[in-house]
Amino acid sequence: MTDERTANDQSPWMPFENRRRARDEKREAVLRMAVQVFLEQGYHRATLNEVAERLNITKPALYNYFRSKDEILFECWALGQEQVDDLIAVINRSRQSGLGKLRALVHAYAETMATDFGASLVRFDPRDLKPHNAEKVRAAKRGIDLTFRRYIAEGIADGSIKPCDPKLAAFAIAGSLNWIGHWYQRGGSLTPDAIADEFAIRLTDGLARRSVKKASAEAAPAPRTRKPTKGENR
Amino acid sequence: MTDERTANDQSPWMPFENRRRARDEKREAVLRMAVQVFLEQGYHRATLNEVAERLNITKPALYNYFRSKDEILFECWALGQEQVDDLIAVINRSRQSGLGKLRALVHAYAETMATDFGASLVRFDPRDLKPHNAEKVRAAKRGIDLTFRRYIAEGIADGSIKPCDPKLAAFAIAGSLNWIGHWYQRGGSLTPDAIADEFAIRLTDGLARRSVKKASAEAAPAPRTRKPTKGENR
Amino acid sequence: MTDERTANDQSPWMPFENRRRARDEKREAVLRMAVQVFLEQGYHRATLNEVAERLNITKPALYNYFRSKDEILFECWALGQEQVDDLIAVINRSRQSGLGKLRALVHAYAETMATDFGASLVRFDPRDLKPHNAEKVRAAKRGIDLTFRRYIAEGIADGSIKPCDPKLAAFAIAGSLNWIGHWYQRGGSLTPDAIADEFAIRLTDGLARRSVKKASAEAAPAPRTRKPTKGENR
Amino acid sequence: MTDERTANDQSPWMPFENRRRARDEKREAVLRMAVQVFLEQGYHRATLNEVAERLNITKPALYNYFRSKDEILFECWALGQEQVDDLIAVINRSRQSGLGKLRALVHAYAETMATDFGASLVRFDPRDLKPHNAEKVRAAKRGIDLTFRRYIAEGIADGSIKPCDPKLAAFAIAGSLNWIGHWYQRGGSLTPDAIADEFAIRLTDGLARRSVKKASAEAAPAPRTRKPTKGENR
DNA sequence: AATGAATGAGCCTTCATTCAT
DNA sequence: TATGAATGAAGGCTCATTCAT
Repeated sequence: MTDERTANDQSPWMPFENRRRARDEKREAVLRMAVQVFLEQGYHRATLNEVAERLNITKPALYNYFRSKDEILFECWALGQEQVDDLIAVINRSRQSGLGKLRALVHAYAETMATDFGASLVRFDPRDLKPHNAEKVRAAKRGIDLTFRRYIAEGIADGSIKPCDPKLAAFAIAGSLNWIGHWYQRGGSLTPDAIADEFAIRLTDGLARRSVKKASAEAAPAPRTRKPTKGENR
Repeated sequence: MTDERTANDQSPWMPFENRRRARDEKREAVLRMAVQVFLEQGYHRATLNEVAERLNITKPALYNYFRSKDEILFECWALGQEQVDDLIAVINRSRQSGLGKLRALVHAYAETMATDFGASLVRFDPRDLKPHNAEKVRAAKRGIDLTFRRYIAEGIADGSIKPCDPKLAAFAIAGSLNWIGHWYQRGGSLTPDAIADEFAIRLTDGLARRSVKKASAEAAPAPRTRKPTKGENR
Repeated sequence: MTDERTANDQSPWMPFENRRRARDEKREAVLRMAVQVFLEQGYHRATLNEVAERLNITKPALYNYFRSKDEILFECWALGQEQVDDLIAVINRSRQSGLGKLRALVHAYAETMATDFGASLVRFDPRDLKPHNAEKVRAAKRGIDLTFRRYIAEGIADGSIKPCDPKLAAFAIAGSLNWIGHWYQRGGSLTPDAIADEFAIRLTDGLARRSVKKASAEAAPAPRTRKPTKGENR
Repeated sequence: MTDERTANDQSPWMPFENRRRARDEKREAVLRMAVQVFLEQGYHRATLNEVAERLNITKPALYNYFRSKDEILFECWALGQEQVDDLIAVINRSRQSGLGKLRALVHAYAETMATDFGASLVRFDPRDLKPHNAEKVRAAKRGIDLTFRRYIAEGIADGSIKPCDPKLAAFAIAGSLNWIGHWYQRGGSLTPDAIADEFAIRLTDGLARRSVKKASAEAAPAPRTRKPTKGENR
């Protein structure tokens, strides 16, 4: 896999092929390959040469699309951030209790962490960026954190969540989720969806005024509201 | 602050001063300064020159104590790992339920994460080490993970922990804790102890067959067995 | 002299000039300059900076053509070795007595020793090479030695050379020739050709069953037996 | 052998032993070890640390006896040169034909080349010395060369050697001999004496007006049928 | 748009040498 | 005399970035 690479699947510069696709398509292809290489080897060990070669182009060609290595890094991050922004926007528009929103966020965020661009949100180091961009990243991180806190605070207010310190609770939950970006390996025994399901329960159950099981249990019928996570109790 | 540095507090090579302290003391001083610089700037951006200068010595002098930059990195990690090993050993020797051990581990591990050497366990990248050492690191990480899982499994067996998937539960808890190493800043509003207290409850409450409060509540009087965490409800 | 250098004569990177010559031409130009600098200053004292500067380029530019300093050293050697291989191949194809071949080899080898690449065969130290290449060098040296011995043995067999120990005789002759690489200075009073002529006679006359002069003078039978040298006929 | 080293045989700084031997003895011990290391690894690759360690002392201790690495190199050379000077002095005082002297020189020089200090005469690079010493070396080399030429010229004058160009003949002979310093390995199949014997004949036979055998044969009584033993006439 | 070639900047590492003890 | 510790000097190598084509 490392040798064949996935160049054939991803590169718009197919050798001996038409090279007329749109500029943005190529730009994105660079980002997809770059994020992969950066995650695989680490930003500093990864060279633009490696990125370029896997795309069947040469290093200077990258400079047609990006001004610098750190700009590529930033754009990778930005794509991941966009996903999170969208996902938060959707949840914000939904009508749910604080706990519901929190769970939705945990689930969606967990899934995002299992993607390359999602992982780039937590695996890349803002200090590698120009101050200008580093600040954007930090602001966005703060934004996500605040979202977690807000959902928790909402939950406390609407009674769906037990009183607690939203700040630390948010840290705990976000930490768990962010860590997924560090250990998740595509092709492992756990699917992103399974992980997301499990985390959505696990991380919020302690906060819920009524735990999932109890809630459903008390609510009489509904023997099981949640499907058993693959591998549970294994 | 960058200029004054904290050299005066940490360096055994006080300029124009006695230089007779023991070799091991100096070796450790190098590590303390190195881990600080590495955490502050990131391993790749940090230069040995910077480390040396802050110690009032020159770069080659470092080579009296270490063979290479990556060996320094490894030794930093090793010091952190030692802390964790010790801490696990103590807990292993204790007579507690699985849940008790888990909470003890969470608490101690959280505190460790708030130290430089502790943070180095999760902020440094094993890929920067020589394969030889990288393997040691990976093995140790596996060891910690297994410890978390073991305590959970014990807890399930002894009834102190609700049935769950020990693997994912361990990931969730360890993730939360590891993340502390990324966000904790000395001098912030939260003390390591406060964080540890909170996390020890927060991360295990969802797992406990009986939550802290409920347990104490049901246990008749004993309105509260745990001290209010500093800053709780803040 | 050090300042003017001979850059103008040898460098394809003429400053402010066309820079379009072929890559191989440049690669070779690097080798020509490198062998010169290495011989002039010795491999260890010579720096790549010096080589580059004389070529009107910068040090890293050399890495476009070679992977490391020792690879350059090896390639210099290889070019000299090629010359010798060619020269041996020609002699091997010729129809001559063993003595004839030996003389031809001595002559051609002597001339080679008076060239930069030829001298590099004996002035460079294989221990400066990577084991991989060092082994190639050693093997090639053995090959040359064996060629000398073979010609001598052939000569003994065909009667053109007096019985003697081919091994030591080869050492003696090759030593004389190799030493040329150490003392020959371009621009001295002796031309390579004159040296080669003289050595071809001098080094083989003692071996010839009939010396050059005697053979032509006496032009007669005059068989002679001499006692075999210790170790001869081994 | 490399591991045990020969420290125990050569070092006056035997650990846990009396350390009171004379300064000059130590100085010489350093030189004996240094020349060995320098020959074994090459002057530049060899470090003073290595030399010191093999002597069971530390690097700075060497500076009690020598001012610099290159001074050590020079002294090694000087010791070898002394041997050659002595040997030439003896031959100069002897009453022999030019050919006789030449043969004696060849024999003795060949044997010297098989010693460490002798090899240092031809394996070390004067350019590694300070100009001051380098000049001494060059002068001495010229001296040796002139001695060869002188003996040859004497031989031509006294009729023991065929007319020839003394300069080139000297180069040829000295080259052969010098090369011994490059290929001779202690413990090989050839003893220094055997090599010297063979070279004394081989290298001069071509020059002799009458070859060894012829001379003895024609000279009727054959006062000496046996080769002159090593050091004979010395 | 793409490339081959080149550069500038910088860092790790080595080692002879010095210094205080 | 010997040593541990430290330094200064230097060189090889890497790589992001630029330039001319």
